[in-house]
Amino acid sequence: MKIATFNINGIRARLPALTDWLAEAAPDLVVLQEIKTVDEGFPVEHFSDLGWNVVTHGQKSFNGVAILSRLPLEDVTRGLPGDETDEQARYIEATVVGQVAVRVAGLYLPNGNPAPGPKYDYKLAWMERLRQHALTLLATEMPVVLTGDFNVIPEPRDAAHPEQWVNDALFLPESRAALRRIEFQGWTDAIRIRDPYAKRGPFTFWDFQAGAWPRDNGIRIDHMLLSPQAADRLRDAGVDREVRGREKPSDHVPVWVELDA
DNA sequence: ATGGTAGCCGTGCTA
Repeated sequence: MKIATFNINGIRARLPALTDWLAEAAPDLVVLQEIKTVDEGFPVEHFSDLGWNVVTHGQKSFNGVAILSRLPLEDVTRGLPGDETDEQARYIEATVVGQVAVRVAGLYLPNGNPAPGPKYDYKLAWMERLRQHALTLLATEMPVVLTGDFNVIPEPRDAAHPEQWVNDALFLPESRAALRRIEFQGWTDAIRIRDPYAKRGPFTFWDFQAGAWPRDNGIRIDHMLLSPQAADRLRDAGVDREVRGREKPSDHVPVWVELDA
């Protein structure tokens, strides 16, 4: 089973680019971030006509997550537990049953800039809620894929120019420690372990500004965390870097894993 | 130090 994550930065603006990538990459399931629309604005029919099951958790203008799946999605839950007052649409979870049942969690972690400030406080509080919920996911002892735009650069080698990020919410020590705290629960970073001694990257995001893509000034912030039961089934993982160079691209590119599941 | 780009029921905000 091929499972992917793709921050598409606006579903309507990205419809051609996403449709093309789906056809050639042929994932079984993809979690989307930054759909930037309410549920009613998501072009469900476009995708159902192409054979996708669609579940969304949208919000007007900002944020919003969704899952497209070839197989039916079961037990769909929307929103990250732990704060009933949180109105930002950043989390969705569902089960897909192939050879075995796999729980897939799609997330769009808060950016947190500027830091310090209320947005950074929200990011860290959200990460603490994620840490708590990740424990309950591990306790199911299912294969779980916890994936999406984490908005955290794990290490200096995950940025082309780490010195440019030292005061940024994506790279501050507290952000990195919070991600590490979750990973150390027992999650496997599927892209990192594919090339554990990589000197740089692979990057998953290049800013639209300042010629970041032609200069390859990228960062790795889209991650695939696997529970032990999912990691045991890991066959391959990758980043579809070339998607960034196409017409009307997102600023992120797809990241994927293939599981024996 | 600045400004550069992209998307959105938008002319400012978020990233």
